[in-house]
Amino acid sequence: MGKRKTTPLKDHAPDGHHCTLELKTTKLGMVSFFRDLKQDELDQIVKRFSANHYQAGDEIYYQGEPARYLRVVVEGAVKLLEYTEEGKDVVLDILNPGSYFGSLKLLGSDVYTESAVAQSGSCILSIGLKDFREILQGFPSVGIAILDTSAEKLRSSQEHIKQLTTEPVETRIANILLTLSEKFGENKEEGTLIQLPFSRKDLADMAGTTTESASRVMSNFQKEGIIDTGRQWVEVEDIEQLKAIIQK
Amino acid sequence: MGKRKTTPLKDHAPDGHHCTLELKTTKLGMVSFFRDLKQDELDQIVKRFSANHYQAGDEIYYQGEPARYLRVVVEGAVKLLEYTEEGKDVVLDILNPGSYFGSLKLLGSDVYTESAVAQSGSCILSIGLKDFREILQGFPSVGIAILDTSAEKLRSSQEHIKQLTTEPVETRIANILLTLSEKFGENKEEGTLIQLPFSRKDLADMAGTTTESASRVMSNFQKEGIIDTGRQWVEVEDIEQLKAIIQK
DNA sequence: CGCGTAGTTGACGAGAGTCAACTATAGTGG
DNA sequence: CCACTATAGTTGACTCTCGTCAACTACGCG
Repeated sequence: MGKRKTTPLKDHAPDGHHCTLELKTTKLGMVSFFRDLKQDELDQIVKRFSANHYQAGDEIYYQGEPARYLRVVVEGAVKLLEYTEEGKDVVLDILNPGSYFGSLKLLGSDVYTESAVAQSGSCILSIGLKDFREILQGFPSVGIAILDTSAEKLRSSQEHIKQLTTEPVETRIANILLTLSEKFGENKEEGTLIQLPFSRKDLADMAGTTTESASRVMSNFQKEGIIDTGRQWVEVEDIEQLKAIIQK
Repeated sequence: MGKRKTTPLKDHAPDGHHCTLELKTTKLGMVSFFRDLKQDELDQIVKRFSANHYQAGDEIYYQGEPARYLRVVVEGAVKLLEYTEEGKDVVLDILNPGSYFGSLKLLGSDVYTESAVAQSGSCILSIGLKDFREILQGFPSVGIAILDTSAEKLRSSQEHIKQLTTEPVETRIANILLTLSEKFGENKEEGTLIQLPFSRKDLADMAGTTTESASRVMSNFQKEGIIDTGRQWVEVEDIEQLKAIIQK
């Protein structure tokens, strides 16, 4: 156990032909607010989206830019974060395929209040807000579904607030590991590999702490056999123990 | 300066006849997502809401209850909070007239994830989710407007996260005082009185700190002439200095 | 194989939480 | 109207978690 230190992560091939039309359609159908549509309606909608590829680390948009698109993750992972004046980054979320991001401000104009960065090689669909508005008018059920989804986002954001004010660093990190392993986990013999390149700094920015503190917590987790970890990767080996830390 | 220690707050009369039909209509029209409607459309919608009065401290709903209503503050103030297992309360927001709260989960069933308490004597309108759904179908513009509003809520929730992870207690409290004085401020000769009964504990639960720390910060602010304060009330006397603390 | 960056570890200190004693205010009931 | 009490708020002393600074190690890429 824990002898291997080399990265077990797959390279998400970011080549241009990976994000096919079929993949686009399948994934859009997975987005919660398109779930109820019929196949031909979905096809109609897919056509209005355009696909883009990003390599790990690419900026998809930057806070302060005029917000003109709504986007959907088809493949890969997208990190939403705010850069503060003092150079402290705050990671708000890491999105998995099927999640939407960008702007929902259909009225008036707006700027992005956070930045979006591809965390791994990613395929992203985007749609202009005007077009999206037309979809909303054509398919009212989409509007109701999206309200639902955005209520869910608010919920998880509030959960985040609660954790920051009530839980110590160790618990917050345990929570993040659990969430990430659910979102990006890949079952291996020895445990659940989080199929996502992410550093101690990413983890720290998610937990609202420093790389050093994150590192200390991770070292302890490894000593206790809860995880195995190396450069930019983590494998959860004992989920029950993680949950126990969260509960206590 | 600061000789007076008795409460300067008005009693929000919570008598049953205070929240008139006119008031209801006016205030509903102020809710951002009904703003674009014509008068007769608004009248039609107002009829579907029912009004309730609450005294300061009354629970409007409790986390875990089945969520069946969408509500709007017509008068007074509503505190949204989560009670944690360890007895630490987390205040998510304090709403002023014109704000909505409750559930937007139109699909499937849901339970409230936070609790709502009247912070002062309040008049609240509620509508069943089924009825609201019908309104959405009848007036598509409402759906688009509400998407906008909920995006705004998400935004302010993310700002909250950012503050918790990057700002010290003093700055967070300064921010809260500034926000509250904008939402509930009443101009007086000596400054802006926050027309809202709220304790050190409320403030602490908003800032994610303890009553003792909140008290210390408030004492310093008073010494520096930034505020005047007493039991359950605060008056901001030097907004510029508050802003300076937030910036630095 | 070696350089650059990610990650680790230790020593130290500061901000904020805890515990406890105390003071001041508002609302009460005589 | 005043005294009494319950509760809000204050303040001090102490502690502890976590952030800071710094030196070091190790992995991965060219």
